[in-house]
Amino acid sequence: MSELQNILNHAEHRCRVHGSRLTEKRKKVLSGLLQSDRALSAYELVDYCNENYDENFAAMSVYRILEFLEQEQLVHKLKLSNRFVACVHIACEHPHQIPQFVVCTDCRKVKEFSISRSTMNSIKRQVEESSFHLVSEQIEFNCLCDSCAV
Amino acid sequence: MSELQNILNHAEHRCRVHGSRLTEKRKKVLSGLLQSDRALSAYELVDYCNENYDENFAAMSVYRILEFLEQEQLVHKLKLSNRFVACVHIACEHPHQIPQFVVCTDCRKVKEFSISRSTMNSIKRQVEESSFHLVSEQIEFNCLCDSCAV
DNA sequence: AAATGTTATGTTACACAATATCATATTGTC
DNA sequence: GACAATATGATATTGTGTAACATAACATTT
Repeated sequence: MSELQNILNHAEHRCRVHGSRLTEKRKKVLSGLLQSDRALSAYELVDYCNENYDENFAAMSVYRILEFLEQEQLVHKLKLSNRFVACVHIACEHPHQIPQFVVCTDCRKVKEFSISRSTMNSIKRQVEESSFHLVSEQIEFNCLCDSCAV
Repeated sequence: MSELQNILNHAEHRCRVHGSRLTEKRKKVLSGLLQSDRALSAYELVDYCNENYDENFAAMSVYRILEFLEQEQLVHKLKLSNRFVACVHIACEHPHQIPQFVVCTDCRKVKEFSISRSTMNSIKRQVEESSFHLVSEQIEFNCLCDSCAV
């Protein structure tokens, strides 16, 4: 079984457990993201689906599907660039963490990673000192990847 | 002299030093931001200017003006929300730092602050460990302000 | 199987964000 | 004043995202 198939199976199982359905269209959108190492915009996914499958994907549908996949934590939305990436932990068993991302502003390559708990706590403390309260620990860093940095 | 006037004078002086000009329109857009404690979108600024000044501000112009003000570091663009805020350091003498922001996702209030050097270094190190290189230290945190947190 | 409620998708229209392009006006320098 | 450089006007176009309503697919009960 291919790695992609394996991940899709995990995803499907997770949805079933939650009482939701990973339909064919949703599966195809998710596949598109899984096969890309870069973050894709909704409209890029529309194009991807229309090119690779003999079906019509309306932009509206893709937006809805992405919203669904996000709720199921199968996909994350990068808020700095309004693009989407598949979660790297779909086939893992361990509980899901709050995602942090490094994003190459040049080639758009994305890596999901985690800032250490202690650094995160320092950040949190300094934010609180400004009389604000952190709502989400998702942080996105504008970076260059190794290849683009040369 | 009003505090606003004082800041505008500093801004004008800074432009002159850079060989650029803080025109009347630019001054008005900047004033709009200086008088708001919330981040404003380009189109909100268009409305603000058209309501408060007896002149016509086209969206196109406001975008160009914002771009200019950003270059002069008089204004920062919040990339998470595509909104703009006046820099808090216009009238300061000390060299300008890379801005970090806490943004209330509810009322859009914004505060410019600075993460400590040591925390920033930790972040930087952890990013490098993922084979990426930080391009910008500007970070925006999704927060709730004290008033909205209740 | 028929009826019903729920979820998923189709379709169209629209609002908002941002940029491209070319024309015109204003300013600074010689 | 003539010229170059900069700033603004005006219009069109592209991209992103959502609202609203219609239809289709599925699940459950009877």
